[in-house]
Amino acid sequence: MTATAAQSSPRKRAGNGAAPRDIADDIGLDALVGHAGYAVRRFQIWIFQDFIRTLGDVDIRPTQYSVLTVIGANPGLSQMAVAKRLGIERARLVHLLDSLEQRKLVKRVKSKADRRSHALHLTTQGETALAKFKRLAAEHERHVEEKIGKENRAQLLRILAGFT
Amino acid sequence: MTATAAQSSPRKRAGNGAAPRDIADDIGLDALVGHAGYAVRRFQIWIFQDFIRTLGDVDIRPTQYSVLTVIGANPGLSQMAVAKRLGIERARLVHLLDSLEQRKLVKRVKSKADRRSHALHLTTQGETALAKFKRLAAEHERHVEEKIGKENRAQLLRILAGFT
DNA sequence: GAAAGATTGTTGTTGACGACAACAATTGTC
DNA sequence: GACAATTGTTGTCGTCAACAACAATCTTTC
Repeated sequence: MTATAAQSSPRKRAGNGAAPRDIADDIGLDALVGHAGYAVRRFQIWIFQDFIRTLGDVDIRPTQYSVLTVIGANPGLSQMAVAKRLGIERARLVHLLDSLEQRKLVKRVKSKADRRSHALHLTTQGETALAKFKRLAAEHERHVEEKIGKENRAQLLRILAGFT
Repeated sequence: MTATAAQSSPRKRAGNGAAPRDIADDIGLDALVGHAGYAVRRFQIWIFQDFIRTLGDVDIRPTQYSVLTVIGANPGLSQMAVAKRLGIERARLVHLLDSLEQRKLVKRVKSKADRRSHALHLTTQGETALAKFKRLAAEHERHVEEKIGKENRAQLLRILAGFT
């Protein structure tokens, strides 16, 4: 849905039942413009779609990528720690890890120190795979740069740095 | 969440074997930082939660608000036009409108020009309600300003203007 | 003017995702 | 040792995007 991003032509329309034909592609959002949440939502949908498409060959979704990245950077973390850090529920992480473990990318090692928890590690296969994922993710980031501009992307990261 | 500050307690943690320990609350995201998608996702979650909370009394969610706003600004639109403009599936819009129509905020008028489509209008009750929603939404926007700063919010809107 | 094709609203299914609740096993605390 | 808290797990519920299929209705084409 690459919106044509046409500039708003001042089209004021009184919508009665008479043939709203021409405006189908040029609806004024009016009040919606100026809402940060709406812009962010649309942008986030675009970004995720591009990420999913760019990492489509390896079948890795954004959440899976974030889990792999955190585990790769901090081997031995418990599920609780990973969930808390990424802001996802531990109940949800269970399924994510089930999938990743089934694909032999991650292994759950029973922790000796705390026999309730699992220490999470990448498999050797998982490490080489993650390296490839990171290359594809970098390609995705280049798409973002092409979309909004290099400086704007940097600005964005700076503004939202507090949320990571 | 909102662990902006280092609330680190000098707690000891059971790391096993390999490297890291005592990192439960201070996990390095490393590669995740620098990914626009991750920051945007976290920010979008925060924004929606604040929106839902701020408009909690009137029980209006972001998507519902966007639908009402578009219909209010462009009365007589068809469901297809609204769906396309907001980037939501027409199948999904059906349920959204069912809910809004049940609450007497929106009415589907059978279009005479095209008997397949419905012309969407706000009810008088819907218009007064939307006015209140807009006031609350403005309050929500102020929360965003407090969170990221007034200039940063303006920057954000400017950067993401192409997605609205 | 009738057949073929496209569009609109609708219903349904699937899967990812967040929020909660309950549970067994284990740990920590008193 | 009794009791509370934590960890992983299972389950349910609701939101949301992506499809597929369908009837009714337009549009196109011969």
